[in-house]
Amino acid sequence: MNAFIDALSRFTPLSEAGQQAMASVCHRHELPKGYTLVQSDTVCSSIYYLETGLSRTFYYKDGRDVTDWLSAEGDFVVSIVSFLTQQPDRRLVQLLEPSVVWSVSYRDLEILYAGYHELERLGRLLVSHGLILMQQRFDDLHFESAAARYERLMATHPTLIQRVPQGMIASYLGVAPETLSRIRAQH
Amino acid sequence: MNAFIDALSRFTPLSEAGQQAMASVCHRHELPKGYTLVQSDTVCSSIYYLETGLSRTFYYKDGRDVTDWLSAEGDFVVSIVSFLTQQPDRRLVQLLEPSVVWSVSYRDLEILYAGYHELERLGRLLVSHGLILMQQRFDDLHFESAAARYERLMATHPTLIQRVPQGMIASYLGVAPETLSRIRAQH
DNA sequence: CGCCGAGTTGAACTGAATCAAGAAACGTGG
DNA sequence: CCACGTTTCTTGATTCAGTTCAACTCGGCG
Repeated sequence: MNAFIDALSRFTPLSEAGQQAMASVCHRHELPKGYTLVQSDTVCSSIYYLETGLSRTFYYKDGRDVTDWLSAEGDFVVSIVSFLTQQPDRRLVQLLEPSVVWSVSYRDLEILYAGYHELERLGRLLVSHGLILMQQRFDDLHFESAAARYERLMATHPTLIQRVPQGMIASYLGVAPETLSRIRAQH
Repeated sequence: MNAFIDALSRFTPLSEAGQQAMASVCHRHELPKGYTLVQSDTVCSSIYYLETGLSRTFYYKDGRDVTDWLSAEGDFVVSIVSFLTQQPDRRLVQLLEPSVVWSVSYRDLEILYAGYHELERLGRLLVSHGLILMQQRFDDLHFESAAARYERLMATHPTLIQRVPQGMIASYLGVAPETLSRIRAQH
C-alpha cells in the first residue's frame, strides 16, 4: 500500500478492490522546487497528494501575487474550484520545495466514482474535509485582526512559517508584507 | 415529485427508487418568521431546503452579531461544519421570513448514502456545490474593498438587499453598519 | 567583492471602525 | 388609526489598523 492510498483510507475504509482500482490510476512523481502543478487559466485536471514537500496555490490580482493556500506533506492539493467545475481558473499551483507527489486525473476519478460506491463516498468525504478547512480559514478572515490571524497560523502550522517566504505568508493572511514584518517584530 | 426532490434532481439524475427513498425521509414544515432552525452550540442534525422564505446563519463574536450566510427560496441551509462533523458549533440559523422548509436528518441521510450509490453521489455534488459557493465568498473577502463586495452582492443577489435588514448585510460583507450606510449613500 | 532579492523600519496617508447624536421606520397597544 | 417606544438607519467627528512609498539592512551567491 502506498502513502496516497493510505491517506485516502483514513477517510473511509476501502476494500481491496477499491484500493487496487485507485492504485491503478494514481501516479507517483518526484518533482523539483518551482515545478508548476497547475497553470493559471487552465482546467485543473488532476488532484494531487503531497507525500513529501510543500506547495503554494496563488493568483495575480491587479499585478500582485496573492497566496491562496499552502499545503505540506500529507495534504491534498488542487485548484479546487477549477477541479470541481472543470473550468479554467486564475489560480496556479507551484512547488516551494522538491516534492514527492501523487496524482489522479479527474477523468479517472469520475470513472472510479461511477464504478465503486465506496470511492464515491471517499470523494464526498474528501470534499467535505476541504469545505471544513475552507470554512475555518473563512471565519478567520471574516472577523479577526491581522495579528490574531498570524497567531493562529503560528499555533496551527508552526512549521510553515519556517519554510515559506514571509511575503507569501503575508498575502496568505491578507496583509501587506510590511505589516507582517511589524507584527512579527512585536514577538 | 415535491420541490425538494426536484431541487436535488438538478444535481444528478435520480432513479425512481432513489427519489422514493429520499421522499420517505424528508419532511415539509411551514414555519414562522424568527423560528430557529439550528440552535447555537448544538449539533446541526438536519439539512434544510427553503421552498419559500429566507434564512440567516449567524453567530456572536465578542458580543456582536455576525451574519455568516444568507439563504433564500431554492437554497439549501445548514450549519455546514456542524453538520459535516456532527460537532456543536456557535452558529445559529433563523428564519427572517415565514418559510416553507424541507428537512432531512443526518441519520437518515447516512442510511440513504450507504444504501444508494446515486444518493452518495448526490451528497458529494451537494458538498461540492457548497464548497464552490464558499470559495467565491472567500475570494471576495480576501482582496476586495467593502464597496466592491457590496457591488457584487447587488449584482448577484439584488433581492436580498430588499429583504434583509441592512445591519445583517453589513456584517455579512464584513463591515460596520455605518460603513455600509455610507457606501449606499454614494449611489 | 558587489549585486540582488527578501526583510525591516520609518513616515505619511487612507479606508474603515468607533463613538455619539439624530432621524426614520416599525409595530404594538390603546 | 394614531401615539409612543423600540429598533434601524443615517450623519458627523474622531481614532486606528493597515497600506503605501521610500530608504535602509542583511544574507546568499556569482
